[in-house]
Amino acid sequence: MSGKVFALVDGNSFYCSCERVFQPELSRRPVIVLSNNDGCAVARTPEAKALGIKMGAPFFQIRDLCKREGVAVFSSNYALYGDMSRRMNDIYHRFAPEVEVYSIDESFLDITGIAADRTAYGQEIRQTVRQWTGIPTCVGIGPTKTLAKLANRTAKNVPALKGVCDFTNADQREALLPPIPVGDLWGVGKATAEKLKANGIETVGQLRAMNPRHARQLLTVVGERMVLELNGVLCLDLEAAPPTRKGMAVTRGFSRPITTLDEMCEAIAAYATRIGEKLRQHGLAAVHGQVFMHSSPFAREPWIHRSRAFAPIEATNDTHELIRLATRAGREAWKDGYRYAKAGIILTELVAAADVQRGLWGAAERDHQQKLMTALDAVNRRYGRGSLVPAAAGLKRGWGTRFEMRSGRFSTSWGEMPIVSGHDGSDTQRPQPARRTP
DNA sequence: TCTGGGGTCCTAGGACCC
DNA sequence: TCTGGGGTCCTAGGACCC
Repeated sequence: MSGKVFALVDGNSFYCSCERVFQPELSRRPVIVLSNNDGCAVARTPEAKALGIKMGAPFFQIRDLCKREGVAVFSSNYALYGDMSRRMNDIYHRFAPEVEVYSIDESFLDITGIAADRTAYGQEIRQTVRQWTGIPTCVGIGPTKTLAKLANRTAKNVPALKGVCDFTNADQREALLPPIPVGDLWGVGKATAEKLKANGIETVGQLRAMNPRHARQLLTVVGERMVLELNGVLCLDLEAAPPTRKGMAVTRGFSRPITTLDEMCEAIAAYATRIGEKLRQHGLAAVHGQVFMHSSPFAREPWIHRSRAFAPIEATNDTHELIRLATRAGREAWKDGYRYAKAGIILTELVAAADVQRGLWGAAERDHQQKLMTALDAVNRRYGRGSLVPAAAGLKRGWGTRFEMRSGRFSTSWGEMPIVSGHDGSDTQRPQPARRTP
């Protein structure tokens, strides 16, 4: 065994739970949250799963079912989910010295040597998070991340565990782990599961017993690491400090097809604006990127996918420069006569903005632009993203992403905060759904 | 009519170099 | 008869994750 102890805490049906926190009357109703553009279901409560709503189900296919069964349907509200996630992580830091934020609803805690009774400690974490944020969670504990992940999944699936499963406990581990289907393991997707099945391996117990060298031959180092981690050998350590990122992207489907170059340029400029914000937020600058656009892979119409690379003379995070480069690449990539369903900007090489190699000329101009960007970001932080946008990014945005069922930004916007009156909260008023003022 | 977005890691293969 | 070998870097594509 590794000598370390990790706990993986994750929010149950996280996006749905966030909605329920602010609308408690939803607690007994099935709830789902949709992806961008209200495209498909990406979060479902157990009640919604029981109705047969699958992960990734296109909304237009389940719309009738939702209506019939009284499912509460929401567009994604990232302002809300991101804020709830931050609150949960603040709490985790009270329980562990090192926390790795793995995703918006999952964090690994290093709880090595902290508690003698780990199950009780896990329960304490759950109760605190529940009480302080309203979000229900499950906790999985193990000597490696892979085992903690598996324990977390088991905590979810075995009600008798009451939300905490400890795979550092040999009795619990040997009773519950071996029969788990190998496809449920972290890192085993469809292709790997089929490969393993062809080799006679269908359960986690069988995979754990595999010779690591054999696993490497079959599944590269990734498979070898899985086998070792299942046996308590640490291969993936906690990463408390997020590593510098390698790439960045803003890609989005349109709410209706785009057929004119003007609109395409508007969309690309809007995405360039957003990626500029993201770059500055992370203190990064782009060295190399590309623009792409394609038609719908679902529609029965001619398929087209076009892309063009771009590179600034020196690394940049300036919105106007990014718009100039990206729209130029977009014009080069554009081909008339198609119905484009999606476009995006992908930056493949980033550097720290502070390290950018400066050219000899144009220092005054750069300085001016930098001040302008700082002011732009300040305004948008103060008044909400999109309050101040470059004209090129468009104001009408007929192609803009749909969020027709979005709840309020209850926890991050004064204007949308829920108002409670009375003694028992029974007449809690809800504000109007978020609406962007032009 | 309507099917998400944003990441990571790994490998193979080609180009290039000495 | 007989035409090296090993290293690095880059890119594309596959697989996986939430």
